[in-house]
Formats: sequence, structure tokens, C-alpha cells
Amino acid sequence: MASDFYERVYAVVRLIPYGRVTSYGAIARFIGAPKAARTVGYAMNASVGMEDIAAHRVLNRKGLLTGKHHFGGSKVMEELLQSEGVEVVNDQVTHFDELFWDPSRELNRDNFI
DNA sequence: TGGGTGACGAGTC
DNA sequence: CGACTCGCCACCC
Repeated sequence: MASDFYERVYAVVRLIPYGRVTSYGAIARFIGAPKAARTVGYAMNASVGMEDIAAHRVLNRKGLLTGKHHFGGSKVMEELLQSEGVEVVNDQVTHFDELFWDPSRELNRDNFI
């Protein structure tokens, strides 16, 4: 079975609203492992193939599509975001600060920890 | 068991 | 600003 850490990551990713984005670090903070942002990315890598995991809505702290190469194609991630109305230019989400969805601010931590 | 790795982030220069 | 370095932590040989 997947580790509890992975389960928490997936649980948060599943709650990212349509057309919104967040960052690996934000998820890491929310699940109680603020220093494990890299591991969150590792967990997302393992989520490739899970259709209920919107991994394309998770970016790095700058709003850069750093994980696009893990989507099977270099443009798949960008197309998924654009299909949700998220504008992407040069592998970067425009208006990232407005589209940013912070789980530790929008969610109740008590439901996860 | 030990060591390398990476879809990151923060600090420095 | 951008480019570099270092720390972090779960996971895979």
C-alpha cells in the first residue's frame, strides 16, 4: 500500500479546484512536512496514470511547469492547464499569484492531520 | 544497511 | 534581477 505520506499528498491534490493551481511546497507545508517539497514531487511522479490526480495543477513556487516532461509529452501538461482556462506562456503560468490556491489557507488542516 | 536521487525551496552573492 | 549552493526527506537500488 502507498505510504501515508503519498496518501496525504494525493488527498490534497484531489481537492485543488478546477482552473486553480498550487505548489509542491504548499502541499508539503499543509500535510505537516514543510521541508519535504521534493518528496511531494516524487509522489506526483508516482501518480502518473491516476486520472483522479490532477498533477498538472501542481507547479513549483514560481508557477513553472517543471514536471511537464513526466506527462508522457512535453505539451500535455500545458494543454491540460490551458483547457481549464489557465494561461501558460513559456512553461510558466501567467497571473500565478491570482490562480494560486493555498491549501493551508483554503482548507481545514484538522481533516488531514 | 548505506548511499544516491529528485515534478523543491530558501538563502547568498 | 539571475545564477549558484545547500538543506531536506521519502524512496529505490
